Parts: sequence; C-alpha cells; structure tokens
Amino acid sequence: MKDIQREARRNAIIDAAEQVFASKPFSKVSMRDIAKQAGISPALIYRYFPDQQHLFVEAFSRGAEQLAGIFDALLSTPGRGSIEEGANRFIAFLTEHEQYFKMMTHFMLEGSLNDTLRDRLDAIERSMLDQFDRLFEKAGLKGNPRLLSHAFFAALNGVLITFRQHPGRTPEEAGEHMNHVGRIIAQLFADAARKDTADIPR
Amino acid sequence: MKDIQREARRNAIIDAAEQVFASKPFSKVSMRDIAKQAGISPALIYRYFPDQQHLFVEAFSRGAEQLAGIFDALLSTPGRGSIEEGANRFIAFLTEHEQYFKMMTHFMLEGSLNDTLRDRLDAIERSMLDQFDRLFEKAGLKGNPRLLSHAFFAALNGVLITFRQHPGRTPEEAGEHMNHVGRIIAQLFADAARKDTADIPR
DNA sequence: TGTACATCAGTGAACGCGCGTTCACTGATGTAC
DNA sequence: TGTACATCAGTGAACGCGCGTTCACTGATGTAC
Repeated sequence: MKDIQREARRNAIIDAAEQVFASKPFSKVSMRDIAKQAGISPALIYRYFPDQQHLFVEAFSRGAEQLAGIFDALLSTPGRGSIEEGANRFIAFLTEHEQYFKMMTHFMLEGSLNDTLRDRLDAIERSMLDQFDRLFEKAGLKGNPRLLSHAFFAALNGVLITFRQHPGRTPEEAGEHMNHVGRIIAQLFADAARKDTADIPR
Repeated sequence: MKDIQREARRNAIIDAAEQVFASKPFSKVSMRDIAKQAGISPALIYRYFPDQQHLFVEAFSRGAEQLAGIFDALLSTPGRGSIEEGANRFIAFLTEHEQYFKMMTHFMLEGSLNDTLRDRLDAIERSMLDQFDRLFEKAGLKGNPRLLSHAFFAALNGVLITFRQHPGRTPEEAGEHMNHVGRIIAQLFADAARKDTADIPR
C-alpha cells in the first residue's frame, strides 16, 4: 500500500476521532465509535496507532498546530495581535472546536499517561506559552514575560472550563459570556503589560 | 436503627469516597473501591444513596461548605480577607483537598447530570461567587462586583487545572508554582478593584 | 419475663453491559520468474 | 503473458475485564402480647 494512501487513512481516522469527540462527552468516546464514524472495523485502528492514547495525543496535537497557526498569523501582522485579540481568538478556537478543549482538559487532569506522550504534550504546551510570550512582547512588555504567560494561559483555560456549560444558557450565550469574561481578564493583563514588570514579583 | 447511627454510616461512606478520590484519578474511582474503603459491601451504599452521582454531589457539597467556612472566617475578620489572601486560600484548599478539585472539574466538564443535582451544583457555585463578591467589596470596589467574581473564580480554577501535574515537579513545587501564579492574578484583580469600575465594560 | 413476629441493616453473588484490545482469518494486490 | 507466491489491509468475533447496580437471602434487633 502506498505511503500516501496509508497517510490518507491515518488522517481519516483522526478526522473521525475529532468528529466523535465533538459530538459527545469525553468519557463516552470509544474506539468503536471512532471506527464506526470512519467506516472501518475497530481492529483496523490498531494498524495505524499503537493504542488509544497515541491516537488521542495525535488528534490533539493537530488542534494545537492549528491554534499556533492562528496566533502566528496574528502576531506577524502589524497592528494586530493585541492581548485582547489573543484572548478572544484562544477562546473562540476552543469553543468552536470543542474536541480539542475536551482532549486538553483530559490530559491536564488524567495522571496516567505514557512518558513519551507526556513529553510530547509538554512540548505542545511550551510552544503555546511561547506564543503568549510573543503577545506580551508585542504589547511592549519589558523583561521576561513567561510568568505572565503562565497566568494568562491558565486564566483563559479556567474561563473555558468554568463557563462551558453554564446553567440555562444556550451554547451561543455561554460563548458570549466566555468572551466577555475573557475580555475582562485580557484587559487586566494588558494593563500589567503596560506597566514596568518591576512590581510583579518573580 | 436509630437516625444517629444511620447518619453516622452515611457520613462514613462519604468519608470513604473522599479518601478514594484523594488517592487516585477520578476515572479510576469505583463504587467497589469506596465500599472497600468504608469496610462494607458495595450493595450497602445503595441503601444510603440512590446512585453514584448523588453520592459524589453530596461529597463535593461538603467540601464547598468547608471552603465557604474558610472564606467566611476570613471575611468577617477585620484587617483580613484581601483579594490576595482569598486567592491563596482558595488554591491552598483545593490543592490540599484534591478530592474536591477532582469532583468540581468532573462536574464542570461532564454534561450528563440529573437536573436536580445540576441545580444543586449551580446553587453551590453561586454561593461561592457570593463569597468572591464580598472579597471585592471588602477591597473597596464600588458597583456590582459579579463580573469580576466570575473572572477571578474562573482564573483561579484555571491555575489549578493547568499546573496541577506539571512536568518534572514534585507536588510541593507544583503547589508553590500555583500559589505564585495565583498571587500574580490576585494582584491584577486587586488593581482593578482599586480603580473605578467605570472602565470595565459590562 | 418469654415468645412470636416484623423490620430492615447488611451481604455475596450475579446481571448486563461496554470497554480496549487481540486473534484467526480473508482476499486483494504486487512481484518474481 | 501467465502463474505461483508473499504481503498486508482489512474484518468479525471473541477475550478478559471492570463497571454500576440489583437480587435473593441472612440474621440481628426491637416490639406486641
């Protein structure tokens, strides 16, 4: 079988995984579901991925690349890429692509993960934090922005988790609320970036 | 059987659930584990709780009450209860009592929950937000603090989730890092509380 | 005080199910001669 | 070009397991007379 075909099928399996993740809670997603969505037998997945965890990490890493691409475009456009815009895009991407958000929180909360995969996820997180660093640098922050990036990244994750399925709201209303709260947080960080970093303890 | 004895056993089951939750990831906790920890048969749990979800919500609600008590003590002591202190206590409580953190994130992420229980959890979240409101009022904020409370609450949750099991850190180091990042976030919110609320869009 | 009975805390074993993964096998395709 | 063979994508069914929950039953305890 040609490498191209193999690669195509592999991608089709990841696509299927994403679609299933987008349609039900993480804990309800099974290999059978994914196989069904892809129109293949469950056994075939194991010819393309050693196990479930590898497939999930692969799918997540795809989302991370997309998000990095969005940030990158923002940051390399003059006059764009404010801290507010970064927050807005981050929240928009992860609410519009729930599958990645579900995977991310799963990895953050679940302890038992293969060392190699854990390393891979750490690298993804670090490159995400690098993008946040650039956001702060572009906003004019002097000194090392890393700690602020940690705080900002964490705060935005928290907004997504806390208001994802808020009581008596439609998904649209929830999304609006997340953007609203995200904007408030972004402004606090933008204020901090404007000041000297001297009064932020390290 | 006397009501007192019944109540004691009921509490013992909740205690056991907490201990199991503290010792392993959420997804690995089973009714059998809890029964074993409590020294009883799994079937007996069902004479005290209609099902697993009710038990979990009951256990979580206990933690929420403890945390509310801590905030309440802080807020009713003159000269205490700064925003920084609130953040610090919040993070400390949920890192020292991992079981509640695991349950909270589970409820936030998992969609399929009984309506009655969902209402109960919403009430718990609202009363937590009330405490955050008081924090901001005590810090001198004029106007309705609710939106800031949402943002602060979400940001602190994010810190807990994001840095809970950070690569190559001992739990102590992770806790230190969370406190550090929490302090930075608290300072941003404290700055915001000091200013007029007029420049925070609603 | 003694006895018959009702109550219900508590149990061990089972039910039914869904899961991740593997196994034994089929059959299409490419290749060597 | 035809044939024998190797390769390997792909499958249906099964394995083994753990889960939440229920069932049929036991036996201790309290109560009515």
